[in-house]
Order: sequence, then C-alpha cells, then structure tokens
Amino acid sequence: MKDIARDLGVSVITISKVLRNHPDVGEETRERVLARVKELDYQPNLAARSLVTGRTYLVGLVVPDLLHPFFAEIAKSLSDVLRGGGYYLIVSSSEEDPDLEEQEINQLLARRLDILIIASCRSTVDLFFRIEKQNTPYVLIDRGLPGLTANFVGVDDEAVGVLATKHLIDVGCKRIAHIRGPGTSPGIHRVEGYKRALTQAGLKVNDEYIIAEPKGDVETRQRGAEAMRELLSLKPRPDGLFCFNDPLAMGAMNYALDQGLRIPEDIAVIGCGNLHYDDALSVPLSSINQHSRRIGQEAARIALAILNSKMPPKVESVVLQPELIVRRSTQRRGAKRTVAAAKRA
Amino acid sequence: MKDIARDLGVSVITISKVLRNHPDVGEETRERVLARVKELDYQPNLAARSLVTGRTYLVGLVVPDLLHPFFAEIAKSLSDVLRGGGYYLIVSSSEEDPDLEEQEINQLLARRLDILIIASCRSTVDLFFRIEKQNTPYVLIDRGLPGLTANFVGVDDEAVGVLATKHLIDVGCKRIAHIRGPGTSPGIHRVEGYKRALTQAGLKVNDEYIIAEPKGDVETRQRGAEAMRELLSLKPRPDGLFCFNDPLAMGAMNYALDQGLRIPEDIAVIGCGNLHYDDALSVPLSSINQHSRRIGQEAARIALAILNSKMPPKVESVVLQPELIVRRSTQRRGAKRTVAAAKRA
DNA sequence: ACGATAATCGGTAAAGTTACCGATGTCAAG
DNA sequence: CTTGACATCGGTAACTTTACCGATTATCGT
Repeated sequence: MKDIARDLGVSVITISKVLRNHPDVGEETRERVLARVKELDYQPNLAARSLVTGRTYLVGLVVPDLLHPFFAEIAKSLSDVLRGGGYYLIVSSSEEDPDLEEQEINQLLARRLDILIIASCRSTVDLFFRIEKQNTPYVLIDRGLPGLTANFVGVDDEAVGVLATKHLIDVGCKRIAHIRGPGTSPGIHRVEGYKRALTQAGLKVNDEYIIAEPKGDVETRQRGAEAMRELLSLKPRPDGLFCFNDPLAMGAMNYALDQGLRIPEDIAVIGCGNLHYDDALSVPLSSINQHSRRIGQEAARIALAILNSKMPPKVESVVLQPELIVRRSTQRRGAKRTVAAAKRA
Repeated sequence: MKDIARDLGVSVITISKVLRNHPDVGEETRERVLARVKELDYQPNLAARSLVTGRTYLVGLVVPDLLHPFFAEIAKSLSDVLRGGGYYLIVSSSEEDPDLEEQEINQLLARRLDILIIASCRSTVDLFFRIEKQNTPYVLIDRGLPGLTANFVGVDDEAVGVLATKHLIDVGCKRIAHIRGPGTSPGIHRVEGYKRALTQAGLKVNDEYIIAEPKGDVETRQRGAEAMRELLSLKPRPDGLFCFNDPLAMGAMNYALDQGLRIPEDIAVIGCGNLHYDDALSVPLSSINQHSRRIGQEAARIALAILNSKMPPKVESVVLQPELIVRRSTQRRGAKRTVAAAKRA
C-alpha cells in the first residue's frame, strides 16, 4: 500500500479507502488506484485488517459428522451463501462427543471467528453462556437446547414424529415401533411426536417397542440391525417401524430382509432425512424430508444479518415443516403416493 | 498480555515466550504465567500473531463437491490430522467448474493460507504456476495434471481401470462397456486401464462401448441412466459395464433393472469409490476401493511436513493401490469372492 | 576469586491496516 | 467579501504480537 501511495502521490489512507469502497474519495483517484492495484496484483493483508477491525471474516461450523449427508448438505449450502457475503467457512467435526465438541468450540473461539454455527451434541447450556460471554454470536442448527434462547434453524421434530407415525397408521400398521435417536432435541421431540400420533389414533404406547440409540448419527448401520433383531424377538412382533434416521432404517431393513421378512408386507419401515440414495435401495425407503439445504441457507441468512448489523438483532428461530416422502418400504394395500414420491421413485 | 506482565512483574516478551512453549524461560516464571493465563482465560490474538509471523495456521481445501462421499471423507480425515498440528481447514467447493475453481483459489490466496490442498477440475497448468509465484505451497489430491511436478496423493487410476475390467473378464463378460469420467486424470487413466485390460485379454476395444460423461462427479444418477439407455440400444448389447464411479453405476443399474434386465446375469456392473451404502442397494454393487481416508491422511502428512520444515522439502507423490470389492452385481457362475467382500456383504 | 558458559529475561522495532478527526479546497448563496 | 456546506484527502495513533539481539544473573571449574 505504501508503494502504491508513493507511486501515485497520494496517501496510504486513500488507498485503504479505495480498497474498501469507502465513498470518501474522488472518482478520478479511485480509478487511478484501482488501475495500479490491478497492475501489481496487490491483495490487502487480511491479518492486519483483522487486527485493527477485530473481525476475521470467518465463520465456524461445528457438526457431529461431515460424512453424514445431512450435515454435508448443510455445510455446502451454508458455504455458498456465506461466500456471497465475503465470509469463509471453517468446519469442525465433533464426532457426536460432547467433550470433543467443547474443545473444538474453544479452539474456534480462540481464533476469534466472527460467528459460530453449531449442531450441538451437548445437553447442557453452560458452554453457550461462555460463548456469549466472549461476545461471539452463534446460531444453533438442527438441535436446540432447553433453557436457551438462541438463534435457531431446524425442522419441527415433533411434526416429523407425527408425520411418520401417522403415515404408518394410515397404511394399516397396528403395532408401530420406533428406533429413537440420542438425547438431543431431535431425538426427544420425534419420540414425542411418535407417541402423540399413536395416542391420537387410539393406539397404546408400548415402551418395549421403543429402542434407544444413544449415538444416532454415528455407526448407524450395525445399530439399526441390532435394534431390529431386538424388535423381531418381541411378541407380538411390530408391523411398522419409524426410525430416527435413514441409515438406521437401512440397517434395520437389511436385517429384516435377511431374516426372510417382506417389507412392507410384514413390516413397513420409514426413516428420516430423505437421503439421495433412498430410492436406489433394495427396498426404496420412505422417509421424511428435513430440508437440509434450506437449513443451511437460513442459517447463513441469519448469520449475515447479525454480521451486517451494528447491534445484535433480535433472536430469530426458524422452524421448517417436514415433508413426507413415500416409497415402497411403506406402500401396502394400495395406499396413495404423494406427488413428490411419484416424481422420485 | 500487558496486564499479565504488569501483574507478575515480568515483561510482555516473557509472556509471549511462555505462550509459545519457548524454552528460553525459567520453570517458576512459566508456571506463574500459565496460572495467571488460566485465571483470566486469556487467549492470544491470532491475527496479531499472523501479522508478525506471516502464518495463518489455516489450510485451504478445494474440492469439486463436498456432498460426494469420496471428498467428504477426505475432508474429514484431512481435518482430523491437521488439527493435531494446530491447523484448521477452510473448505471450498468448485462444483466441477474450472472458472469457479480459479475464483475460489484466488480468494484463498488473498487470505494468505499457509497451504492449499486441491482436487482440481482444471486441465491447464497456468493457475498453479501463479500459486507457486505467490509462494503458497500446495498438494494435489485425486487428480494430477500433466506437465506439473507437484505434491500429489491419489490412487493409481490406471490400475483401477485394469482391476475393474479384468474382474469383469474373469466373471465371463465378453462385451465390456465403460462409462468414462471427465477429462481430468482419473477419467483419462481409468479409460487407459480399461483398454489395456481388454487388449491383454485379447478382446477388441469397441469405441461404441465407451460413453463419455463430461461432469463425472455431479448430477450423476440421471447421467448414469442415460448412458445405460444408450448402451442397451447397441447390438450386440454389452454384458459387462465398468463405471467411472458408484453413483453413475447406481443410475445405470436402476435403468437396466427397470428395463427388466437381470444384474449380473444379463449385464454385470462394477463402479468405483466403494461408497458405504453400496451393499444396501437393490443389487449390492461391486466397486473399487479408492482409500479416500488414506488420501486425506497422506495429504495432511505431506502438508504438515511442508509447514514444519524451514525449506520446502522435496516434492512427494503418493500413489495408492486400489482394491477390488466384489458384491452381487458381478457375481456370476460362482466366481470367487474376495475376503474383503465376504466381510462387507 | 576469576572468567567462561549457560540460563533467563527484556528493549526496540516492526508487521499492515484502519478509525477518528482535522485540514484543505471548491462553490454558491447571502 | 464572507459564510457555510460539501467533497476530498491526510496525520496520528492504535490494534497485538513476535524476531532479533543485547543485558543481566547464576553456576561452575580451575
């Protein structure tokens, strides 16, 4: 910058203003500066800028697992939108481990990122108070925490549970089981939705039919199979199964098929997540669309709004409505298919 | 830092040394400093450190698509290893578009990252010379470029082509087709391997049996189906198909199944990538393991070696050997299964 | 007791940028 | 001619940390 200033007979300050599109500079000088900048292929030093402005133009993303397509899709859409605002994304994986998540968040805080976006696997609220004390804004995605009023983007998980369970009831299932997720908000609320749907239909909630999966988004295939083994040993055997996510459902289905059961005739199965390979499975899997791309986009929108406003804007909560996607794994007795399903399957 | 120094009656410089584990400081003072640091929960300002050291402790990763499990797995393992060295990962997606890739790389260069790791979709070399001129080291993954001697980690793609094609020959296929990938090195070399295997077995290379897919890692399902449609219209119809990647193979298989063909009896199919859901497909898909995790780990290892040495070490090239994974989509006439396949399927 | 060596600490300057406010010049209205 | 408004530009200081080297003290062998 000093060199350019000397060459053009202006001050460094003016160069700085041009580089930041500051209005306080004449048209002619601006053009001269830009020309010289291009000539030298000059790029301002962001570290120095950060030092003086206190901003890094970096956004941190903490997810339980980048391999999970749900989070990969969020990361992708988030990154796309943020890039439009000049922000870049640092990703970090917590492996569904609360302690590791805390370490990661501490690291990201030490780096003084401008904002954090977190799909937390923690069940306590203290860490987030610490984040607030450091004046780092943050947005929760997918998973909320009770007792914490924070920016949030996610799907209505109770509606997920209701939608899936009600669908199983609609296709004629009488004994509906559930492989539940971990103790974070989606797991909890989907169980609640499941129970509510059963109760509303006059069916009894049978605790034996609810299998717990403490780590719902990790090592899911085997766990799904084990859960199905447990369920099939029950008497009477369930004739419908709602799984916390699609990989669990895949594991469960494979086990059932190996045992010679027919899906959906003997047991109908529905998952959640609507992964893009659901319709290529041996039995195409009915699922619930969680709108992962929308979640990323909305989170990015909120993040940019916070970053672009002087004062922290009011806390925002975006709750998306889930969508039922019917495929063969729940198609019994000529039950109707949704329009969306017809297109996909 | 100034505050801590005043409190303890030492200089800022000493604090700085303690914080960086510099040996040039007494045991007692070190402990006193660390105690006070912990008390105040003090975190050094990395922007200021960057300004003076010229390092950001950030690594840039540019991939064509984060949703692709192959790249997601690389991102994950890369990130894990780098974190051990105190580095964090900034990810960026090029959507298999060379121009977008150039923009992204420019942005990352402007941020003065310490090193870039790139799975490039470019076919020219000029951009990389520009990177070198900026003195930013980089490591290529998955895709090499002719005429460029750079650090590289990837799989032996010609061996991939040979392995897959030879396997199809072994199970009795006579007319073997190939849905090839884009014009980047994996696409090119896999075709070469495919041709070599055919020639070595005394089979003729039929150009009609080679379908080109310009964007091999994007929108792959439909393209796989379209390619299969083309292939099935040929006379004589191919009885074996080697696909550039697994999603293409899935699209192709689904189309064939819809047309009433049997896999592998009428046409055997093998893909590449060994995605973790390959064995849950309607016909479990034979594939080639590309060792994506290893690729990420090796790339991280090379990156750390470069970052930790004063002078740039010699250019390193790691070429992994692919591994055949046999599943039902190629199991005809009681062909033997590999040990690995037996475990997986 | 002396000098040599090692261990420990600090001073100065520098890294590249921007915030804040003051300075200058231009022009038109009164 | 003065005044004020507006547009344009620059000076000073600050942001926080580290590299480099010089200074001080402690330790030890002779």
